[in-house]
Formats: sequence, C-alpha cells, structure tokens
Amino acid sequence: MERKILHVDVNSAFLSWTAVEMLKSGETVDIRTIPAIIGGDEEKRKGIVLAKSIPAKEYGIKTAEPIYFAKQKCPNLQIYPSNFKIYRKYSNAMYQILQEYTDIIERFSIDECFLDITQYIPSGQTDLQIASQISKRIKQELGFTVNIGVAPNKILAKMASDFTKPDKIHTLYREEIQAKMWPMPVSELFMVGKKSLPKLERIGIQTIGDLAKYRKEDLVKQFGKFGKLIWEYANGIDDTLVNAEPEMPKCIGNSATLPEDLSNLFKIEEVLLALTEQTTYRLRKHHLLASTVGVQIKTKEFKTYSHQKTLLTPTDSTKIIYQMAKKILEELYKGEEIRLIGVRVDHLKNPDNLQLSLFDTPRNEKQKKLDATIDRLKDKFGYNTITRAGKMETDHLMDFKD
DNA sequence: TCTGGGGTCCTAGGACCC
DNA sequence: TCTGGGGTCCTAGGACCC
Repeated sequence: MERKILHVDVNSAFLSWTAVEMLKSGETVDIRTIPAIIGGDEEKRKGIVLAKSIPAKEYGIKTAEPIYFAKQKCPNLQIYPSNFKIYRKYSNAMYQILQEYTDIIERFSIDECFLDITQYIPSGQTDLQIASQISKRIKQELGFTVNIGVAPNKILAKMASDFTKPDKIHTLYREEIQAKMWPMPVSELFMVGKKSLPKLERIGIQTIGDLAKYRKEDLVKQFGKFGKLIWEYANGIDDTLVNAEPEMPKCIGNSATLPEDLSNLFKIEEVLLALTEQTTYRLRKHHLLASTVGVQIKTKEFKTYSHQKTLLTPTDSTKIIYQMAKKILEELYKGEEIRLIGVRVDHLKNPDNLQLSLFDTPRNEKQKKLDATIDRLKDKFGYNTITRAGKMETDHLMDFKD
C-alpha cells in the first residue's frame, strides 16, 4: 500500500517570521518584498546569511555566505538580526495546525515537518486537497507561506517541496519521477553536497537521472554506503518512516566563535566553562547522562581539531564534565590563536536503564544540589543570569541565543 | 569586518579480546 | 614462530543537513 507523505517547508523561514513579527508591531514595509536578509552580527564575527528574501536571492545571495559578500552583490541590502525565541513561537504555532491533520508528524527542523497522512485522509478527499487546506490555513492564520511536497515517501516529498517557491504545492508521485526529478542537476539531490558533486561529475553524472541510471554496484564500490543511499534517492526509493516520537538526542554540544582570537589558555578555559555549563544544563533537562566528552577548537586559520574521552561512569555533573573538558583542551591546545571553541557530550544514556558497576563512585550530593539549584534559577531567569564565578569576565565575549 | 551553531551519520585505524 | 581472523570499543576527522 502506497503511503501519503507530506513535507511542509516554511519559505525563507527566519525572514518570513521576522517579517510577520515586524508587520504586527506596526512596520509598514514587508521585508519579504525587498532585498533583505537575516544575518549574524558581523562585529562579533558571526556575519553570515541565515535567510534571504526572494528579491535578495535574485542578486545571487546565498544562505550561509558571509554578509560581506552579500553586501557586495547588493549594496542596499537590508539586514536584520536573528531571534530564536520568535522562531520557536511560529514553529510551534505551525506544528499546532499540522497536528490537526495527523498524529504522525516528524519535526525535521525548526521550519520543516514530515506528515504521514495515509490513514488520515477523509473519504472523498485527496492528499493534494489536504495539502492545499494546510497551506491556506497557515497563510491565513499565521501570515506566512509554506511549500508542501506531496509524495509516497519522505525523500520524494522533500524533493518536491523544494521545486519552485514560494507558496507552492508540488506532487512527486512515482510516475512523475522521470519527468520532474531526473532532469534536475545532481547537486539538487538531498545529501549531494559540494564534496561529492565533483566526484559524481567526474564519472559522468550530471543529472539526477544520470545517477538513477548508473550501475548501483559501481556506485557502492566507489562511494560505499553513501553510494547506495544516493542511488536509491535518485530512484525515489526510501522506506524510512515518519518518526513521530520526539527521540532523545544522540549528542549535545555548544560552541562559540569568539569576537576576537584568543591565545591565553586561562581565558579560553573560562569560555570552555561557560559552554560546559550550557551543555550540561541541556543534558540535565533531557534527563540524560553523558559517557564521553569532546572538545573542539578552530584556529585563526580555520583549522579544526577535536579530541574526546570516555568517562568511567556516565554523568551529568557540570564539575566532572568540565574537569574532563579542561584536561582534553590542555592536550589539544598548542598555543595557536583560537577563533572558536566547542564542547559536546556523546553516547548519552538514560539513567533508568543504566546498570551501575560495583566500582561506581558514589554521587557527590553537594555537586548535584548545586547543579539543581543553578538549573532552577536558569529556568526562572534565563540562561545568562546565573553563572559560576570565573566566567563572569567572559560573558561579554559570548552571545548565547537564550 | 570573510567564513554560525546545532546536529546525524560514516569511515578508518588502532587497541584489545577470544 | 613468517606472523589468523572476527568482533567490539575508542578515537579523529569529515560530509552533510537546516
């Protein structure tokens, strides 16, 4: 039995949501209609394009490129800051609407959802009609537009939602694959990035159709699992289910590009502590314990290095994780000028089904209480209000989202 | 004033064990 | 003593996504 899958994708999400918010507070210009972008703070060296309006796109501006280049392409470009609180609000509002159409929804990112509506189509209606209703309601009730892909599986729905924008619904049924998807350049295929594109072109693959018709075995020989995956995608093969369960994260991490390069180990450690606090706070929010700790650095020259270590016992303690992170940093750091530092925890375990070894160190109750107290204060007053001593002086270097 | 931040998954080599 | 072979865990790095 063929499934009915929708992929709902907000058009220029961050920019659209900013536009709606601005219009609500009395702004008369709709920034979706002028060359505009949402961008990071250039002074803090976070100056990249996060989202662009369609007029901005017409100047050749691309997402993730430096704002510096975007301005050269379009000197009168309007730039607005990001605001993740607002994005979450609109993302949740859209999710509320989508929930009325099926129980099987996967939040693929802040602005994209997959819906399995196979069992949820009222008799006498079609998948396309459902998509059309959803699109209209989002536009009317929330004030922004979406693209919707309608297909028998996730990869085809995802490809379809990307066809032409904005405010469009596209179908990509099996019988349409050849006509609609195969003529497209292979770079348009989900998972074909800038590293694999030249490799595919070198073996004569220009379009998605070329890839689909290539011998699968030869692709597997040359690209391993990845070869199998993209061959299947090109042929519209994807059995993965729409995953409605909000699964636990597999890793949690925080990193920060510093407003200026640092080469003083003590200052770097202060930033590392702040990042570790943020990471362990989120770890505890998920009620998970971490088994490995990793530290990543990026130098002035954009070279990145990372090291990780496995803990004897999984933990959520800020102190233990910071001690480990500090040790890793000291191994990793050779005195270069550092542009970015990051920490992350991996191999996360649910404490409920964790078997304790006989040699487990007893929990440090004092530390646990301290972490819990700080968490409660953060819940109440926000991330940035509560900090351990020592990190105070570096707070101005960081710009946490919330 | 050039280049974010949060993730997932894969690979390959080495250690270690049986 | 001319030196296997499979499996698992750990680690570093990289590709890709939004």
